Amino acid sequence: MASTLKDVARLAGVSVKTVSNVVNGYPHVSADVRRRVEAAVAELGYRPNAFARTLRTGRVGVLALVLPDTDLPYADDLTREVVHAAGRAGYRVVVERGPEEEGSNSTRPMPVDGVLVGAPGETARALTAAGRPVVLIGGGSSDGSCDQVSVDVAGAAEDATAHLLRTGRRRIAAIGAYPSGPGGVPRSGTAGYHRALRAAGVTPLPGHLLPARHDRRADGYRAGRDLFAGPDRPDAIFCLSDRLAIGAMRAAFDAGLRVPADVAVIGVGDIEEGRYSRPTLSTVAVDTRFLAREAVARLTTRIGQPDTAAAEIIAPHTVLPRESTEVPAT
Amino acid sequence: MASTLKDVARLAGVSVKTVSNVVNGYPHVSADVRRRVEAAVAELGYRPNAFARTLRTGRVGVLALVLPDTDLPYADDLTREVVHAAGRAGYRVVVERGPEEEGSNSTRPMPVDGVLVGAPGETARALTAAGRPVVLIGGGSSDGSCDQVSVDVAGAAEDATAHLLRTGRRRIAAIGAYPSGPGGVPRSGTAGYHRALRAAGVTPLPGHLLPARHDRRADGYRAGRDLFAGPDRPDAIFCLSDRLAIGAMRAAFDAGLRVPADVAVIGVGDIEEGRYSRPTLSTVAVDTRFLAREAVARLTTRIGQPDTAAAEIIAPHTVLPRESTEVPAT
DNA sequence: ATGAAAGCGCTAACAC
DNA sequence: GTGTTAGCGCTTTCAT
Repeated sequence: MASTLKDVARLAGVSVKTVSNVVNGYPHVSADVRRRVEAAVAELGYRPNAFARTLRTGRVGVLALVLPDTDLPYADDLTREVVHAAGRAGYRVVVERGPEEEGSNSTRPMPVDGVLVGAPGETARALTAAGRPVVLIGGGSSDGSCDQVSVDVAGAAEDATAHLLRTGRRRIAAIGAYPSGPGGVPRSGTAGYHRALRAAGVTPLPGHLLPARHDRRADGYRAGRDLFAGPDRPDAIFCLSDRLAIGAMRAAFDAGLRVPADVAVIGVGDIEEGRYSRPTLSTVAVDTRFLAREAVARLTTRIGQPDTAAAEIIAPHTVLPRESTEVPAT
Repeated sequence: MASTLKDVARLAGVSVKTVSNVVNGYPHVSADVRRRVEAAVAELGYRPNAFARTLRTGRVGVLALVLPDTDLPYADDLTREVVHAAGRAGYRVVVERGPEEEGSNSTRPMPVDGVLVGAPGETARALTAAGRPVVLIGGGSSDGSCDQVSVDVAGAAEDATAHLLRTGRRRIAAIGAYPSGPGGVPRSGTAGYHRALRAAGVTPLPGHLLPARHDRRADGYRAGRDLFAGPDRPDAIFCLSDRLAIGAMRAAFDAGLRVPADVAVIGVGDIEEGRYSRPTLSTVAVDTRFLAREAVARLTTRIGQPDTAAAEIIAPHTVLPRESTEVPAT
């Protein structure tokens, strides 16, 4: 069917090794031979067999990006940037999503050269177990043992909350703020929210800290509805993701409230949707490109040199004020 | 490093072949041997090497899904469903997006068992060229030669336009309607739009058919802005995708218009965003699950039996009226 | 029912 | 510079 190194070698009248050398850009090949080989390659439409190569070298050319189905507001951006950054380094990316989609994934973890762990859990553990180099990306659970490129979630939450305070809000609720995360780890988002309130001398009201199971508009909607139906109606809501915020805004409208006049809303992630929503959504933008590039760089380095010292890098974030947190005209 | 068949064989005191048989569920193995082998497998944590197997069998266990960067309103849904359907059939999916992202993708097309072509173009051609089984999914360019599971784009456009007509609109513009598609093929969406207008005895106004380069909110915004700035302001807009529609709606607001009072808007795709936008977005929902399941079924069949007769299947769609096309209160 | 041995296409030693 | 050769881990005749 497909032609092999041997076919090319025969056609070019050289040995297999020489063809291999040419294909892999090995320098010590005479110009003449190189041309002959390249001609043969072109004529036969030869393409190297990735599997044979991998079998031989043990290198796969693939990185895994493990992402949660939930709780990562900037997941799509991050994926795009990781794929891009990995591509530039000669790697393909397989994205393993969420907690165990039944089927082939769990049955046979795809062989990879390294793993970017954006979410702890079974999938990550399975891939990691094989002894592959790992870089923690985005998430919070810092073992300190391996490379980590993280978002300062607490800082982002603090800045968002501070922004709300600065625009004169005081009854500030939070959505998506687990008391503790999936792994029992306290969600740093909550910490930042509290820190900002404390710094401003504001006491959070009971029932103003609402969990959200997933990063979905519907979850934000539910939480918002409960908030507006409750006794202490907030005048602002900090949402741990833009999608939650979109849901919360709709809950506000359905409750007959105006945004931002009656209640201000801010999210995290800077998804494009928020630039087109009504009102446009204030948010905390995370530098996903930075995240992706650094993480891929660390990982590829570690694949080459497994004994590199572990580093911890923090990606920058920025508050982006838009209509949803504007100070109402007096 | 990782243990191999040979290791297992030695530990179990049998031959390599026997272990292979057990691992692959070959029936003719005595119960006693089977148990011994399974114990050894468990003890060594043996996992078959996918590359060696592929090298030997020529089967990869991977399907490619080629998607355009543009013009596919339901791409995300479709991807999810395809991954799911493929997983149930024992296949992994690599998603190849858009026209040539430079880098590894184009350099070395990933080896796959079959290709789902959602977008014609270089990527698709490269994968197809290798002689792999192909199923056309969603798109319109029917060669008639290979399996095809399509969306009746023309029908969807016609139904959407008819819906607008039914709510009393007459000056109906369309966004995303190329005069001809990327491959020079006439876009059937335009055909459906015209068909509906003609059936209602309405003549489309010049300048009411706007192209959109990509399926992006920004493209919808631009087109909408041009439309509202032009001489013949439409009282309704049919958009070939929900994202375009979202952009068009914002253009309307920025132009000081109300939706649906001044202008009605309908999209295609039923993305979740449209259920939370203000106003909620009317749309044509495509049964992506159906699309995905049928396409994967056809493809896996064809991988097993290359000589199956080509079939053409049409996925159903439904108009979902929401606020953006409501009849204004008189 | 099980074993022995021959490769799948490629790369890496090692010769020349 | 270039050719020879020995496997990488697995499946698959062909024996037994």
